[in-house]
Order: sequence, then structure tokens, then C-alpha cells
Amino acid sequence: MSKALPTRSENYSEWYNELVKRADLAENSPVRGCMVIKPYGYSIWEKMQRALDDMFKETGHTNAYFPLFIPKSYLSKEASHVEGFAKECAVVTHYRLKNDPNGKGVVVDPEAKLEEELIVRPTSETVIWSTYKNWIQSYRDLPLLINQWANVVRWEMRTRLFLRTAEFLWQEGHTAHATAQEAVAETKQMLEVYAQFAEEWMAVPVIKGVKTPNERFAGAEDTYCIEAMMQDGKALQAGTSHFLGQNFANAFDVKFQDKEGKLDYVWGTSWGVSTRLMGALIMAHSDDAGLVLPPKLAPIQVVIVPIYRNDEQLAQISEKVAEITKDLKKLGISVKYDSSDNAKPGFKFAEYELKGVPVRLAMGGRDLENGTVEVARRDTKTKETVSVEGIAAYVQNLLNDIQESIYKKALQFREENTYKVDSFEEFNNILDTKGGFILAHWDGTSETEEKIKEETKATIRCIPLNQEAEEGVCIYSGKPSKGRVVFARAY
RNA sequence: CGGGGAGUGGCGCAGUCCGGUAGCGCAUCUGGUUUGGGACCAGAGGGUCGCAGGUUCGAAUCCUGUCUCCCCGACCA
Repeated sequence: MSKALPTRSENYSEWYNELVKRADLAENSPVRGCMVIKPYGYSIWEKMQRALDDMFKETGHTNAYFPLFIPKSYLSKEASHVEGFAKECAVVTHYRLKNDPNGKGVVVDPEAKLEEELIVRPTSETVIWSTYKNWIQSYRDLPLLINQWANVVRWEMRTRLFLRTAEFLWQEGHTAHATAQEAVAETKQMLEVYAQFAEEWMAVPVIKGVKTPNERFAGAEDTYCIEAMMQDGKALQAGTSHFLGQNFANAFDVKFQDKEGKLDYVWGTSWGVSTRLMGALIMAHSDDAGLVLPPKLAPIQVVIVPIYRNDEQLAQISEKVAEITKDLKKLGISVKYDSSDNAKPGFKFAEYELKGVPVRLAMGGRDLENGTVEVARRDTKTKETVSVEGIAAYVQNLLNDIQESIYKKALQFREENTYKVDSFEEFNNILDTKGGFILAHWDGTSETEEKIKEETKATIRCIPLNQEAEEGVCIYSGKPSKGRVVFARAY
């Protein structure tokens, strides 16, 4: 393994790719566009899952599991839905292989062709709504609040580890309601859950907003989203929550009888976040030395490295460390003591920095004598020598401080890279020189949005929920506008 | 699908132009010395050179075909 990571300023995307591999988060698999999530990376994902799952349960949802395969005909039942996904579906056409009659290996058995091809789910609205038809008859069956943790496949043309892979892991919530108002409230509630998770757990500040019709989910009436800014100034959609109206209920004939005995179609929502969050996490905080993980999601929160001259000294240090470890664990802090003898301390320091461990303790002969320990924090790379007395509480505070401070740093970065712009010239100028989020007036038409996208590669990330009413004119068309929207180049 | 690049021990690469039976660094294993910011010495193990044909006494190297992966664009979470 070579030593230095490419730097962010040198080549941001190479830095990202290398970091993902070197920090042992994930690697490419033999199949194009698919990834192997390695144990260290998966541990982070598990922590995300745990936190999110708790939040879903707290808001009344339960988990279920629907199948991987979807009959091809299902996908076409909702017109705009098939339109949106048809181009990136993996299709199962056969169910058997046989030995190649003319040589080695196996071939698809042509006699094992399926009557109806199966689609590997790109998302599960269709199977789920076809199932809901059987589950919902009365208003008493509503609301139906279900989530599933699953993998989905979208045959993307260009892929990048975590940010866009052909197969990815995610969570998809699918709810059914008796009224539009209730479904909209659910959509907004889950957006809040996502925003809260991003900010409190990932320490990534997000802008909550609504997508324009162009950027809407295929089959939705409205798509709400959270948008985060990465360190290269590009936007990353970190989560979406869709108000589906009665579209899928219509397509799959899901009706319920209300209190008055009237039949009506059910109102739906769906919402999801994926392993893409891993990409957001990495790009939001990490630096040229490697990952910087928020303590709440770090698989290892504290690593302890002994510095010793002989076995006897190591034994003394280990004894001291055992006490510290015990105290830390009592506070619910995860600790790793790395006393392996195949690497010198300096190597270990670099290694755990690469892996983003928030706090490192080093203890050597000097510390033994003085009753101290060296405490290093990953985010600022600062070190100090602290008394062993009360070290657990000290570390606990430090972890909280790191969590808060990386959030603030990311927020500050976003604010410094957000610009209010009133002319198309300035718009272009900022995109090409600085990047970041641009708050600008837009006339509300898809045509203008398309043209701006064609000319600048910037898209409307969202119409912010907290948009201030402000009279202005569209930077592109000059037509009147009532508020600013968020433009950016995006992942 | 367009444009670039690459397939050689676990990883990163050299060797290919000019054919002669495979090498370097890292990692691994053994032994020893080390350990406050990426240690050193000595020894060892490990490769049908992406795949299939062809040319040749002889192919990682030349020819033909084929597969795959990576990067940059158009599609998307």
C-alpha cells in the first residue's frame, strides 16, 4: 500500500475513489457497477440502519419484506413509472443452465425460457401496491405504514462506489392513507426524519425542499428531498420522500370503503435512503489524510495505541489500558486496543486516521510515569496530554464535541459556498469558478430549467421549504418569479 | 453508446517496439533487532502473463478473434 492519498484539490474524484478503497469501505466486484461492501464500511452502514430503523419504528412503521422479482407486466401499470425505470432494468428471462454441449462451462438452457420475464426490482412500488390491493378494504385498514430494507438494481451506465452502483442497499417506506392530507403529512414527516438523521447522526447539514416536476420521482405527484453540499461544491441528494397521490392505487386498483360506505382510491407515499448516504458521509467531512467519521456513526470511536520498549513495559501499559477501556465501555463508547506488534505506532496512527477513528489515545513509558495519556482528535488533528484520572468522561465530552464541531464546519462550508445570484452571467461565472449552491430566481417553467441544465449542467436541486417570498425576475428568461430556488451541479 | 486507458504472484507496476522460457516495490511467512508519527537485517513461499486460435524450433512479446475492468461524457438515488 502506498502512503499518501491523492489530495482533494489535486483530483477530487480520484481522492474519493482511493479513499473508499484504502479505508476498507468497499471495493469493485467482478461485475461491472457492483460493489463489495467490506466489513468496516458495512459497520458504518449498520449504524445508519440502526438509527434510521429506530426512527421509523418511533413514527409508527413496521418492517416487512417483498420479493426481489417483479413480473414485467407490473412495471407498465403506472405509465410514468415505467417511463422512468424501463431503461435501467435487469431482466430475468431463463431459469436454468446446462453444460455447454460444444465445450467447457455452462450455457443458458434455451428450453428454460420464462413465460413472462421477471424484472429485478429497481424499486418496489409495483409489487407492494399489487399486494396492498389484498390488504386494504376498509378505512380501518388504514393507514398502512410499512418499510423494507432491501437491495435494488438499476442498470446505470456509469457507476461510482456508493454514489451510484448498479446494485445498492436501501430502505424504502411505502404507506397507504385514507386522505390526501394524511399522505402529504406522512411524506413531510419522513422528510423531517431524514433531515434529522442527516444532521444529528451524519453531521451533514441539509436543505429540505421540493423537486421541480422535471426532477420528480417517476410516478409521484410531489417529491420532497434533502440536499447536501459536498466539499467540491457539488450537491448530493441524500434522501427523498414522495407523495404518490392515488397514482399507484389507480394502477393496481387499491380501493377502500370509508365511514360513509363510499369507495375511493387509497393515497400513497414512498420514501427512501440508500448506501449513497455513505458517499455523502465520506465527502462531507473527510480530508487529505483520510476519513473523518462522526462519532455517532464510527464503528470504532476510540483507538488506543501502546508505545513500548519491551514486553514488560507493554504488560504495564496493557494493564492501565484495560482500566481505561472498562471505563469507556461503561459509558457506551466503542474502543479498540491495538497492541499488535507488526506495525510501529507511527504506522498505526496513520492507519487509524485513514479510517477516520474520531479519537486516538496513545500511552507510552512517559505516560506511565506521569499518569497521563496522549489524546488526539481526528477532525482537527490536534493532540494533548491528559491525566488518566477521569479520562473516560473527558473522552465522552470530546466525542460530543467532535460530533458537533464537524457539523458546524460542514454548515459553515455550505454557507460560504452559497451565493445569491441575479444574473445569468454571474450564475455561469460562479459555477465555473467556485461551484456551490446558487440561490436564484426561476420562472417556474420546465423549458427554462432544461435550457439552464443544457447550458450549464446545473439543475434545480429543490425549491426550499423555507423559501422566502421575494419578488424578482428569472435569471434566464427575465420573467417574474416569487422566490429563489437552489441551483447546483449535482452527483 | 461515443472518447481514452488497462488486463503479468494478494496489491501496485516493469518487461511487449527488437520473440529465447518472467522481474521489481509493497504485502505475506520464519528468525532477530526495533517501537513517542508510515522501522531494519537475513532468509522463504507465491505467477497456465484475461481467454481462444494462429505464426515459429521457441510467444508475456508477433498476427487474428474475443471477453472484462477502469476513467471522461450523455441517463439516474
